[in-house]
Formats: sequence, C-alpha cells, structure tokens
Amino acid sequence: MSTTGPDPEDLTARARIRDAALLQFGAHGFERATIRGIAEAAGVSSGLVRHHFGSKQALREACDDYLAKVLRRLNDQVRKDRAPGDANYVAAARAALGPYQRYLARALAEGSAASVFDEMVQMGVQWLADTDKDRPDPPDVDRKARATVITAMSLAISILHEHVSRGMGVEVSSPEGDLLLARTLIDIYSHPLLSPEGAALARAALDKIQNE
Amino acid sequence: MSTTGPDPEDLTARARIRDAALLQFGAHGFERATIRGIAEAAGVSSGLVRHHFGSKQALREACDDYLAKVLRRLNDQVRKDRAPGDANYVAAARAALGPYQRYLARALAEGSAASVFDEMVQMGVQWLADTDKDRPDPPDVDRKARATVITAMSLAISILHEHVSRGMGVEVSSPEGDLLLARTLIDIYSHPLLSPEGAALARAALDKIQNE
DNA sequence: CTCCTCACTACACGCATGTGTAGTATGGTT
DNA sequence: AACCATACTACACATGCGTGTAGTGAGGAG
Repeated sequence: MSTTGPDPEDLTARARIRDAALLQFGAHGFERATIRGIAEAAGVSSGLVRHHFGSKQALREACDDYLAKVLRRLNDQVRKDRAPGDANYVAAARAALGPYQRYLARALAEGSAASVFDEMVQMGVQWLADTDKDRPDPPDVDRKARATVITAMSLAISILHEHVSRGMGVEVSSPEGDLLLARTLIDIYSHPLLSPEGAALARAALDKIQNE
Repeated sequence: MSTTGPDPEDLTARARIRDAALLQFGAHGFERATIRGIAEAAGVSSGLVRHHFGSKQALREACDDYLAKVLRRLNDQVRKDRAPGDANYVAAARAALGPYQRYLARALAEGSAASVFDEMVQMGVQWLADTDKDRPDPPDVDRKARATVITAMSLAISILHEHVSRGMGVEVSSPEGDLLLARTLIDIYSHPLLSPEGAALARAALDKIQNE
C-alpha cells in the first residue's frame, strides 16, 4: 500500500533532521526535545540543525508545513479518486501520517499545526457534502462548523491516546485495541447520543437563553 | 450558583501556590511555566513553593489531585441529586472546573491527570446506564469503552479550543461561540454519523479482517 | 525563658540548552 | 588555478532554570 519511503540513509540531511524532529517532538514534546537530541537521532551535528532551520521554533514550523503538505496531497488524491463511503476520513489521514501521529497530536494540543487541522476540516466538509444528501431534515448549522467539531472529536482518540487506552483496558494502537476501538466508534457513530425530543428540548432551551 | 470561593487573600499560601500553578501551567504549559513565575503570581518566594511541594513534578501532581478531588465531589453530587436528562455531563464538569479548564486540557493531552479523566469516564458510564434503556438494539461494546471514547471526544473541543475557534469563525469561549457550539453539538449528537447499513457494512469488514 | 517546629525568604550552585562564531571540506564556476 | 557558495563540524557563550542550603521570625509547649 503506502510506500515506506526511501531509507533514512538516502534522504538529504535536511530531510533526515526534519524526520528526526517529528519523531523527537512527538515522543518528548516540543520543550523537552532538544536540538542536540534531534541532531544525534539524525546523525548530524547540532550546528547543522541550526544551519538548515535557523531556530528550534522554525524547525517546528517546518515540521508543521511538511505535515500540511502531506495532508494536502492526500486531500487532493481523495478528491480525485472519489472513494466514497469511507466512513472516517480521519482514519485515512492518520494512516497517511504514519509514525508522525504523536507529533501531530501534541502539536495540535499546543495550538500549533493549524493548517494541518484546517486541511482535515476541508476533508470533513467534503465528506459532509456527501452524507448530507441522505439526511431528511436540514441541518441548522453551517457545514464547516459541523466538520470542525467532528474533526476535533475524531482527533481526540489520538490526542488522549494514553487515557483512552487505559479506559478501554487495551492499548489502542495494538491490533486488538484498534479492533475494539473500531467497534466502539461504529457503535457510537451509528446511534445518536441525543434523541430527537432531547435535541428539540435542548434547542428550545438555547432559544430561551438567546432571547433573554 | 457556584460560589466564587474565598478571596485568594484568604487562602493559605499553599492553596494560593496551587491555584497559581494551575493557572500558569494552563496558560504556558508545564515546561514553560516556571517555579519563579508561579511563586510571583502567588505572591510568595520561589523557595516556599519547594518547601510546600518539594519539586515541580510534585506540584503538578498536587494540581492533578486537586482537580480529581473537585471532579469526584461533583460526581458524588450528581449521583445523589440524580439530575437526569442533562445532555452532556462533560459540560457540567467543565463548568465545575471553571478557570482550570486550560490546565486540564493541557494536562490530559500530555498524559497527566489520569484520575480526572477516569472520573469523567465514570460519569459517562452512569449517563450511559440511563440512556441505554431507551435503546432498541443491544450495544455490542462494553459500556465503559463507549464512555471512554465519548468522554475523550467531548474533551476534544476544550483541548483543540484554538483550532475549533478558528474553524468555526468564532471564539468558542465567547457567548456567541458557546451558542454556536451548542447548536452544532446538538445537531451532531442528534444525528448518527453512520447509517445502520453503513454500520453493518463496517462491522462486516471488521469481522472479515478478524477472521483472517 | 528555652526550645522546638514550621512557614517562609534570600541566595548561590550546577547544568542543560538555545544560540552564536569560527573554521573545514567539497564541488561547481569562471 | 582561483574563487565562491554551501553543507557541515567543533566549540564557546550566556542564561534561565530546578534545586539545594542557610538563615529568620513567629508561635506554641515545657
């Protein structure tokens, strides 16, 4: 399926540094990760990191940009291939991100990697455009707003990975955990958390607040 | 409604330090926040922080414990009062957490504050126990697993606060943003993201994978 | 009064870290 | 050959940080 990419040995030093940074930032967080650690992991001197990226912050931004590019490519491909019915677009994105999920989770939680998030929202909007057709009642909220919230919710499992694993009693990144998670998501996604009456009630309450 | 609590002036120094830590950690993150900064915000010397908490890490754990205690109290109260129909228990928790939401969001994303998360899952389990009654088909997943995932998803908006605000075009913590968010959540929660057929299809695919 | 505890401060230590600088090697251009 | 840009290294610098230590003052017990 997705190519493993060229050997790290074959990549340019700059790319190797970026890859190492994605991994180190993902593993230890931005603050705890050190330039020296990244340099060592990439097999270069710490000065070279600075030479190529200027500063630690700039290195982080380069990482964000790279992931945004990957996501954008995926997005374009999906738009072209028109693979419909793919239940969860976030799952596809996660697969494309591969070993960089930890980085993305951390970056997003820290408010970084905005364009990556936005790209995922775009995918969500496309997906909603499809599924909205089969919907009897008109949604009373902007499609992008819904896509944003759904995207955020879907990312929660990655971000809270540790807590979710503990709560479910299985490491969610393991095969069994992944399976249980999938079943759980299917169950949740296929049942409304709020009954039509409950929703109407809540909406009424909201209207009341708004008119005060 | 909820008391604002005693004036910071009236709190013991230890409590003031903890409060300041909650705020500083929340605002800047654990790594970037400094003992000195916390001490200054609390109006004490940096040495006193160490005197009371021993180390920065221990201070963080004290913060976690404090929030867990608050949540546990809320949980007991809910269990006693039996206020049903409250659509989103996480909203209640967030309200109870007040100004410490940022801290919690950060802590959870970093894998900390486990017992706070677990407490929220417990609330979710209770809530599911109620709503499962009205459900025609039996869920094929453990109740706790579902509560865990739902809890995680609900927390996403807090954690990704910044991105969600950008995506929705309104600051979600503002009155208007809160309203739009509420409407969006109601819409999403009251409609299954997956049709029964889609769910059956996905489940079948899963079964196939499992039997290989 | 003496002693002890404990909340609290002032201050210094050590160190890891981001950054800055000088220097080397290499490959291509004129 | 001379030159130069570029990839790369080694090393020194400044500093902000967590932590450790010594000391002060107030209040309570004997």
